[in-house]
Amino acid sequence: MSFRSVQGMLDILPVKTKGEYPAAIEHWRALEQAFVSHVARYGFAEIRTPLLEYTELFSRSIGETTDVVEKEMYAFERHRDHLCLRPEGTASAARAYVQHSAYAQEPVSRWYYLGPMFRAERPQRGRYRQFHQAGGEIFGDAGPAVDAELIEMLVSLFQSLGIEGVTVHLNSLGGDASRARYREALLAYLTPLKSQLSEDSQRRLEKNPLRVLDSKAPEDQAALAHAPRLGSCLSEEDAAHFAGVQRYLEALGVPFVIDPTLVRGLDYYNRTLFELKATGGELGAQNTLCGGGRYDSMVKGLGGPEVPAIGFAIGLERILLTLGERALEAPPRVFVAPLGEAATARALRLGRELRQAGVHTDVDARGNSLKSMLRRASGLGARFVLVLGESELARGVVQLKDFGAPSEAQLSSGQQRQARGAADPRDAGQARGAPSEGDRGVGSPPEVPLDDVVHLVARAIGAAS
RNA sequence: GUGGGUGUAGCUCAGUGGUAGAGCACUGGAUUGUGGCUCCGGGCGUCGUGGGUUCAAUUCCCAUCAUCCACCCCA
Repeated sequence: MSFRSVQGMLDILPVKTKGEYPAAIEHWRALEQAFVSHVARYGFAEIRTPLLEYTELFSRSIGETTDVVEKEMYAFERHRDHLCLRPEGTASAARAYVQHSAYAQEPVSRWYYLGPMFRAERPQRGRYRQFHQAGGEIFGDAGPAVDAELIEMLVSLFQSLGIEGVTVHLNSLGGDASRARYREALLAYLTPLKSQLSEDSQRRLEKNPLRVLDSKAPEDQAALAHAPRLGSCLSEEDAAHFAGVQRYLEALGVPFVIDPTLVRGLDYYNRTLFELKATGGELGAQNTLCGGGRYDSMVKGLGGPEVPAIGFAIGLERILLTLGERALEAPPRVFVAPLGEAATARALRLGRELRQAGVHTDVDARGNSLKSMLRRASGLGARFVLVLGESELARGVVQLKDFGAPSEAQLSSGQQRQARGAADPRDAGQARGAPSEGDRGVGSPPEVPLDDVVHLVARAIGAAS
């Protein structure tokens, strides 16, 4: 054992890797493409920002006393610069928005991004030190309609991905003034009860009292029984905004639950706050698939004008864990099985021609037995197999075998053999009479001229896909 | 950062104080060159690492590292 990847940072390869998520690279690409094509329909355009930012960007926006900033950032000093690997995407997006004066170029900006984030937490199921988010931000629209539209977009994204049992949790923190007022009220209520709180919550009380609300400790929940409600501290405008979000969601037919304990751990949020949680057990404790909310004062806080904003981030590893081994549609492919050196040389040329015709082609030039090659073709899920041996080569033909559509390949072989035997009465008789003939006598060994095969296969593949 | 579990074949895991096994996968054959099923054969291991106890340690003890789960926090 010489080297391994850094703790909590996983490789993504074409084959299944060790570690919890069952995702090979094709799963990632399928997910990313699904995300991109979905949000593009809602007018989102991609941004790409650096992985390194000045540390202060995050301490200022996320909050000095949050866990993310206090202990989870990969921060270092390079010459005089304090830099860190980005722990999330929203601050970078807002920074870029201000830096490039996007507000002066378009009234509303809808941006999405896709990429790795870094947090030095203890890894566990659904939580990694390098993890991947697909996120989006809308700058310049104060809502509440856009809030509902955004949530609807996420719900329909999950639907289109085939993820069942996702619930939308919704809350409102109110604007900065409302939130400060509530913080005081909660503090006044909880301080006398401090000794009854869990150790963690006693610490939270000093640093970020709102976080006591979503504590899992039973003693905390007991102490909170008669705590003031966040909703009662909302200003008139805040309450109207929150009601608007709910009204639009109802109009869209998007189900949601109001969760007064939903507060989230980043300081920049205000007003609308939401999470999409999985209800299945695949994710263990990390069941938040997507989180987001408004951050109406961040742009100004970063030196820009007063521009309202709302955003979200999806944890891609968690999506992949939830999807599990769900089958992806593989593109139809052709497998070329040559026998002998001369045939292999011809097969390589054939492969080039097929690829030039746009067909996904494997040429098996290992020199293994035909049986081995056919097994491999079957395992790869090839749609067509071209067998090219000495005799075919001499006659200028190639055997074209149709291994059937992918769905047929999923059937158990027994069923297929029965189905095939029933379809072709010669099969049974042939097998008994001349077993040494094998499959060669079955049906017509479909041979096609070498010169036509590329054309034929390309057309068949085109029709199949 | 705190608590617990697990490290044995490529993968999933059994197992024993006398230097190791199964299933899957891979591969060869049963069919001179014809897949999926079946049957027969084959290779594969620093038993995580270091130390200790012992005639002998993969097994017992200690340490260490890795990994997983949970707390915390978040996507």
